[in-house]
Amino acid sequence: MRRRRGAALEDAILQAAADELTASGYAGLTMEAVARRAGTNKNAVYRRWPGRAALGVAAYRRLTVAATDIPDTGSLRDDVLELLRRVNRQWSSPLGAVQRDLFAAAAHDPDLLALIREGSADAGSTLWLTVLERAVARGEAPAAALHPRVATTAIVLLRNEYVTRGEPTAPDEALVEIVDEIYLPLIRGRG
Amino acid sequence: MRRRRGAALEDAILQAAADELTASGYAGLTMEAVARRAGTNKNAVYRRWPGRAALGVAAYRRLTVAATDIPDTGSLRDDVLELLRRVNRQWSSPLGAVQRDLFAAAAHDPDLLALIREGSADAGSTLWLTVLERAVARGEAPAAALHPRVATTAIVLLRNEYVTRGEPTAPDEALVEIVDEIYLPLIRGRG
DNA sequence: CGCCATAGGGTACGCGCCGTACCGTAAAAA
DNA sequence: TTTTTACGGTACGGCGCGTACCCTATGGCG
Repeated sequence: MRRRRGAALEDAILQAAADELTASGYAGLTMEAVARRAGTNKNAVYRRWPGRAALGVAAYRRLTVAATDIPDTGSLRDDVLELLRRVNRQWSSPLGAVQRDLFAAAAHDPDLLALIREGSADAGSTLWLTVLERAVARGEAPAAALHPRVATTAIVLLRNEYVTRGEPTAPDEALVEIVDEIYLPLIRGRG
Repeated sequence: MRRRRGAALEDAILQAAADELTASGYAGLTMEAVARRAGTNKNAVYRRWPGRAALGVAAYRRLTVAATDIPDTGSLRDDVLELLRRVNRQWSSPLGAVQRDLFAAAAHDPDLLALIREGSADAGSTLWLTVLERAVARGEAPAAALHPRVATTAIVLLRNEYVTRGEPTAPDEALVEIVDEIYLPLIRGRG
């Protein structure tokens, strides 16, 4: 029988881990289950990843697809809403559950946290700053609004929606409210 | 030998669980460890709490002390900063780590989430709304700012500080920034 | 082409914790 | 005092961890 090695095996393990993640969530991502599903044994897994957290991140990164295009509708409100809706869609998906699990698991694992963040929708503030900059250029927002903490406030509030409500998805009204009651007034207030 | 029963035993178990929490965090809170520490066996523990999550919440509630007095310095900025600093102090303590662990564990346990929230610093928006109302009464803030989502924005942003930075405590500058760059401008923008 | 270091496969181990079950007995209730 | 309740003690099967061992297919190298 053909025995897989190197990259081929690594790929198979990662695929198995990704499958396990989508099927049973992060809780189901056990070294044993992954090895089983990959048709190999824990040995091969442990040779590559020191533990389930590392494997989880690797598998998550395989699942995640970076959507880097920045909306440019000509309206700050629409741009922000579009970004929020995208993130909400992603966080509502099974993938989002996985991501939240990973975040939770990273609470006591700093380098794990770093790994997750650079692959997350709100990775840097650059994306949000870009949207804001365009609004400033259009005269829609004051230049004083160009502040990382200001720019990312909307997404931070959305994240909070997930943390505090236990629901798997945030209603669109919440997104609209965040934009209309918080984000835009905030921008306005910085003039 | 004296055999404890009822409330006495329940108390001993809860104390043991609380000790275990402060000593080893939520990760160390195993049914076996608690039973061991309480000088009893898992039997008595399982009779009272269905699992470690429930026991964790119960033990946490024993540790937490409700500080319900609302600051009233005569200045919205000072009131908000004081509230943030209080919460930051609490979240920075070992108790805060426990709380965050519980929150993370509650991601897939809705009723557990509810239990945690009603004992948390940002339990309801009432506390924050009260502070805002006083500011409105003083003419410091527009009445249009009286919105639950607006009122709690500061604490939500602080929570985010904990989630995204991996550090066990938030620097005071972050708190000041949240207030001066976000919260107050937001209030201002709603006029 | 054949040798051999490398890395995968198979298996087993001790550990810790889970959740449950059973039994004898102390303590409270009747 | 008798009865009922609930605690203490113990054991179980199950699972996942992380490690260690041996055997063997594989691919590179001489």
